[in-house]
Amino acid sequence: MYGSLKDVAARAGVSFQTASKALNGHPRVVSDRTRARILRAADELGYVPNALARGLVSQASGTIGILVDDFADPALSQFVKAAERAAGAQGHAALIVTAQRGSDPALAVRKMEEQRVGGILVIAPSLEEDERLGVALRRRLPAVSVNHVHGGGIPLVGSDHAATGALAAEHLTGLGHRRIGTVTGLRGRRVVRSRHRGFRDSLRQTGQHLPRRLVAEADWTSAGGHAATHRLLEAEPRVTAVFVQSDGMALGALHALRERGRHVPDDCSVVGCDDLEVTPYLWPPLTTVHVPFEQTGEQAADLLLRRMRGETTARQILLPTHLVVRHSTAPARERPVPSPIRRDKELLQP
Amino acid sequence: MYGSLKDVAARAGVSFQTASKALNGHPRVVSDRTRARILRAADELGYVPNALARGLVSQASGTIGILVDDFADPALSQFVKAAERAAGAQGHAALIVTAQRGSDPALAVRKMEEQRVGGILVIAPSLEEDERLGVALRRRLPAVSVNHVHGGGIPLVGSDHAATGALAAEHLTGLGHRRIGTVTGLRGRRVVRSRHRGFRDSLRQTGQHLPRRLVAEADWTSAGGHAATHRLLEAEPRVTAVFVQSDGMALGALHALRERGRHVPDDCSVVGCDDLEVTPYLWPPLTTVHVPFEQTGEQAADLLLRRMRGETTARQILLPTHLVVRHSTAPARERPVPSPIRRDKELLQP
DNA sequence: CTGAAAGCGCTTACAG
DNA sequence: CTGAAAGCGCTTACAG
Repeated sequence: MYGSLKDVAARAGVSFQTASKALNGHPRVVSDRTRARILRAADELGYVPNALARGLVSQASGTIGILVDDFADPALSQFVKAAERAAGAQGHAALIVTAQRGSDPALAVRKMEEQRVGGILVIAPSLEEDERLGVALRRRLPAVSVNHVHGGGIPLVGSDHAATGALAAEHLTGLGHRRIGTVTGLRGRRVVRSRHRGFRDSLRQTGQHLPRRLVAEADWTSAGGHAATHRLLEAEPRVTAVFVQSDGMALGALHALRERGRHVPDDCSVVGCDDLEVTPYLWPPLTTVHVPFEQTGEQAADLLLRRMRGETTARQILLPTHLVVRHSTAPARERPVPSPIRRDKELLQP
Repeated sequence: MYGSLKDVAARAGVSFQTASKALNGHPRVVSDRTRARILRAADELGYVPNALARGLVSQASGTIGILVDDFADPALSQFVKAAERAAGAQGHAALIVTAQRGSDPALAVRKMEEQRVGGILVIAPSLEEDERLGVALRRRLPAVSVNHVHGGGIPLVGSDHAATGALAAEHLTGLGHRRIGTVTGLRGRRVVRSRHRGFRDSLRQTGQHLPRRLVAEADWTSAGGHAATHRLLEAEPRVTAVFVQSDGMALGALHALRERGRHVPDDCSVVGCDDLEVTPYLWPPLTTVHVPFEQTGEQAADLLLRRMRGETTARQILLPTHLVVRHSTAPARERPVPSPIRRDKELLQP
């Protein structure tokens, strides 16, 4: 179907080994005339070298593996996109395997090993605590992760989550807020705990304690953020500000606040996290902490490639985040009497 | 690093060919005792078969290629996710290559061919009119696409875009709207033209003509939808409803309507397209046409795998879409006097 | 049931 | 500068 080096060589009237050298551009090793003939033959034949055969002898497949848990997630898909591009720029194709929910992630690693990827990039926050994955990842190949990996030992490229949480807290306390709630992701996740720790510790520095009833857990979806915000306001209607750990959840939070008749930012400020493309177009435009997803994905791929070349590298790279102030935050106004809950229907149907 | 069949065979005291047979589970071909010994040896050695070597002899790499233009796009990432899963379920890994903006997509195809993927799945609407891609795709490998491919000849799995547009139009005219605008994607795209055609033709059936000033083009982003909606309302302030071709752009449209002091749905109805996870949590919850992205990705992968097996298959599969009515649409109320534009600041700053 | 041969398409020393 | 040998790790007939 593709023809082989032998076909090219035959057409050019040389041995297939010479054809190999000419095609691989070894500089002074084939005469210009012969090389030209070989190149032409390859072209006429539509020759496509076989990376499997090349990989077999050179012991390098020219691919990296990317292990993802869910790349329909807007943040993760940005990681993957940037990583694939960075790898491609260095001549590596990306073999992407998703770890199926409920199945052993070591199987995904194994699949990549069979394909002889040169290294593995992990983009799978939901598998942070999975011991099988940690063990499989430490076994043979160079690996780099954008999230924690069970048991450690895998270089990490990420952003400073604690600083991120602190940024949100400082902004809100700076605006005079003293009763601040938060909607977190699943507490099992490191990102979640780190962002929360930064947030909580920063509040503490201004003398604020964060009681349990001001913390609501959600699952990173808009639906989850919506439900959690309702729970939060149920438990403490007097909150004047909410820090939501992702913009997707924040979208649900804004929705819940509206359902409760709370005007943002007048009656309640909201700070998100991530800064997606849509974030400036939420209503009101959301103040959020910008997370450099693309840069992270790119640097993670670069780090992996360097490790594959045997270079010694940093064991951790933390990229800075920064606050983007838009219109969902405003100075605190004490508002002791919470409005009653208005139902969807009443609000929406004319 | 991985050990080879020879290592396993040596440890089990058999020839490597016998080890191969045992490991590949050929049923009656190796005695149970020998097989058990071989399996144990492989296990103890941590043997991982080399898919490159296997692929070289069996002429099948066990991978499919997925050519994507942008999988940070929420719709496309759902396609990819579902396709990867479907392929994985049938024992195929996914080699994902993104066509870099501005570079020849035939290079991406070539890269996949070098890796000897068994077939190519195309998820790249921005390359619909790229002749180089069409030519490259028709050259050798089985291919399936979720969007049009230049020059035709590639089986398509998609949804009925014209019906999608019609669904939106019928809903809006059924509510009594007679001055309906639309925000489309880039007019070069087939999806865009098909959705538009269905929309326009359906309007026509109720005697409505769609003048040029009621059509605004955008680039599929929230930012684009936002700007296009402003242009639309500038050109014709009396519109009572807008059909937006994607939920991402609709988010921007809702924003623009708010900036103009238009209440949705009382002063203007909005219908979106796609039905993403966040869509029910927009404000107001967006009426939209549900597009079966995951199902499309899955069926596309299945179709490709069947073609790779040499089966004759349908040349086109169009999955149905359906309207999901939420709260952004309401019966038309004539409102001849448009409100003045209010600026961000006035609306948002207390 | 087991083994030895041939060959998949390459690259990399090694001769000439 | 060009060619012939060896070998990467497998699978698939073919013998025994």
